[in-house]
Amino acid sequence: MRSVFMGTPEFALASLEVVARETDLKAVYSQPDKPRGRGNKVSPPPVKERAMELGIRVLQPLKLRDPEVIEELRAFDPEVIVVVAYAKLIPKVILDMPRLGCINVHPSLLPRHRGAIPVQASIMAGDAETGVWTFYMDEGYDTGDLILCRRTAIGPEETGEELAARMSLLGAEVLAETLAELAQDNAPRRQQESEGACYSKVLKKEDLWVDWTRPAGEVANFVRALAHEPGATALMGEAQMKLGRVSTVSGRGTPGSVLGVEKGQGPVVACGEGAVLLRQLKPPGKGWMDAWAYHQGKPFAPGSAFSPRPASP
RNA sequence: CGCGGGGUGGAGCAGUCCGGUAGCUCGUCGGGCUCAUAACCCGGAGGUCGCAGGUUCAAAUCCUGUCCCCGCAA
Repeated sequence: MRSVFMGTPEFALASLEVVARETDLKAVYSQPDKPRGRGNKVSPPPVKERAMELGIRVLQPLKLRDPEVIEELRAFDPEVIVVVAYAKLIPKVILDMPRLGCINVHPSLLPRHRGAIPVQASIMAGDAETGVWTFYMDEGYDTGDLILCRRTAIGPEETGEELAARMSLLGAEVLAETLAELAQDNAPRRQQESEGACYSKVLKKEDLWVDWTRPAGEVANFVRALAHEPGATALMGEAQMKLGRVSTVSGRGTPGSVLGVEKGQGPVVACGEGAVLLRQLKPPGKGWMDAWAYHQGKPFAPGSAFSPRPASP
């Protein structure tokens, strides 16, 4: 089965390997190298790096719509195109190209959490269960006909990063099954309902601020969904810090205020309802550290508090 | 050459501007108090202050170079 893979971030690596192993992978499409990180160094996306290690041809067109790009793709004559977190819209002309269709791996229980950040959205919503679907891409946003699904429970304190890592592997498994079924022309196809659908949008920087006036449970879900990347942000005086691991605890006070410091753990911060225990944080210019360790060097002063909202950074 | 922060006993920090016996909190080890304790008291171990040069009677501190880590912006 001739195939083409499209993907960009780390999340897509496990799937890339499945496609490379199970099919006749002709080419890999990934986003162009971009200057990023410290010093503005240009670095390739993870999928490109892995594809090159596997000895597969990599293309990084700026726009899939360009006629030359489309002709180039057509020349590979793919029977299936697998798309995992490619981060670009696939034009209809490409969707119609492969005989078996364009297959996407989506880490949520569709139609729930369609959109850009399904993994984080699931945790933020407080879902106890999530899963991965493969589906036939259509012109809508994650609205295509469903193929196969695998479910998994979300741990009570599992972070977005941890869940994403698991979902990446689970997705690769479902993809392997899906490809096997497709090869035998045996894959299920079920229309995706739109009832119960919800979408998640890419988070902007201002969306990362912790809202201490929310109930403790919501605050905790928000923080762990975003841990450790990109990280929920909270402002303590001048210091803008990222929050890592948190637990909900009992307590009451002005939202954002530090009620006390648990020995060996970290500060207890009041929320709109209840409180959360901060166990891990990232001060400006530093890496992740235990909140208790931070407290040794820069003690949480009695009466100190996190700003209720993005004051004026 | 995008902007900025930082590398000081096991952990987190102060000290650097204005050179002069290395300090704080925690941990750790030993002892004491206690029915008991992660609490309290007493005592101890542990650091060539990232690395290499330079200035100086004297460098964590000033100068030069170098390696590594991190935040922002993209």
